[in-house]
Amino acid sequence: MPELADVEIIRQRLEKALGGATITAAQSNDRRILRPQTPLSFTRALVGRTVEEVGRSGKWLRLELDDGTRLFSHLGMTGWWVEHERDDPKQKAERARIDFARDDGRESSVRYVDSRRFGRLIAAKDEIPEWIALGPDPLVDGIDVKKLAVALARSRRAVKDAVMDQSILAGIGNILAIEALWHARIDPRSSSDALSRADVGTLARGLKTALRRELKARAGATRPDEWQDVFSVYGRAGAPCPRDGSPIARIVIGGRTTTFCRTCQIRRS
DNA sequence: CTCTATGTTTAATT
DNA sequence: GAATTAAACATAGA
Repeated sequence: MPELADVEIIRQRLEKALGGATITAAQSNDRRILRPQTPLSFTRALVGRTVEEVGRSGKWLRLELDDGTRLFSHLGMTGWWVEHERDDPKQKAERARIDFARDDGRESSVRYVDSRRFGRLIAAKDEIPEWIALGPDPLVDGIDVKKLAVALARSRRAVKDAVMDQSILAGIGNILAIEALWHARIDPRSSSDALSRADVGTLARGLKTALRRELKARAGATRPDEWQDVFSVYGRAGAPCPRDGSPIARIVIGGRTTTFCRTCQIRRS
């Protein structure tokens, strides 16, 4: 589920659930998700701490604790944080749990569920390299068209590949990139450095439009799969383009499935 | 059985 | 070196 909008929704929920709460227990036995930590160091870093802030940059979540410890969470492909009662049984594909108490004494917990286990959970005192390497976040920092143009001009990769580069813009995933390029009427295979300044402006607007739609669609979702009819071209290979009716094409760019309209999305070069 | 999947990292190749 | 491309990771669902 993790596109930028999903991670932001989860951030908001975690903030509400955990902000100001004290961690009473923290457990995970999944060394793949915890790497390079051990289950014991994970527990020791968190128990007794109070959550001061839940932040996000791109697809990374960052919980800031009262002793300066930070818990970084990446959801990978199938990760999801779910609120539960403290005594609720272990969920299917539950990989970690954090139990907490509030001032009023009420206790509950959040569970990290991740079937494919591509996600990460890292408790550290310092920022991690993955977080530091992130470019500006479209929601936190906005999109600076000038800076984006400079970054895109530096590469001859396909523009879709470039906008998904987390150091250029943090949080743009396959779906957002596909949808934004459709909105902008730009062929995803276009060379990144072939876009005009106007193209970059249009692309930035396309990203905002796609992001806005995604946020709206996800706001009410409670499960990882509540999202279908909100996309214009993603997952719609062979279906008519909503703009001109041509069949949506399906190709592979950078190893990722890409759908686009061959007639209204124009190739720059 | 085969194919696909919202993401990222690493190995191999050009 | 840089830049691309393919493979790998692990699991579920169609």
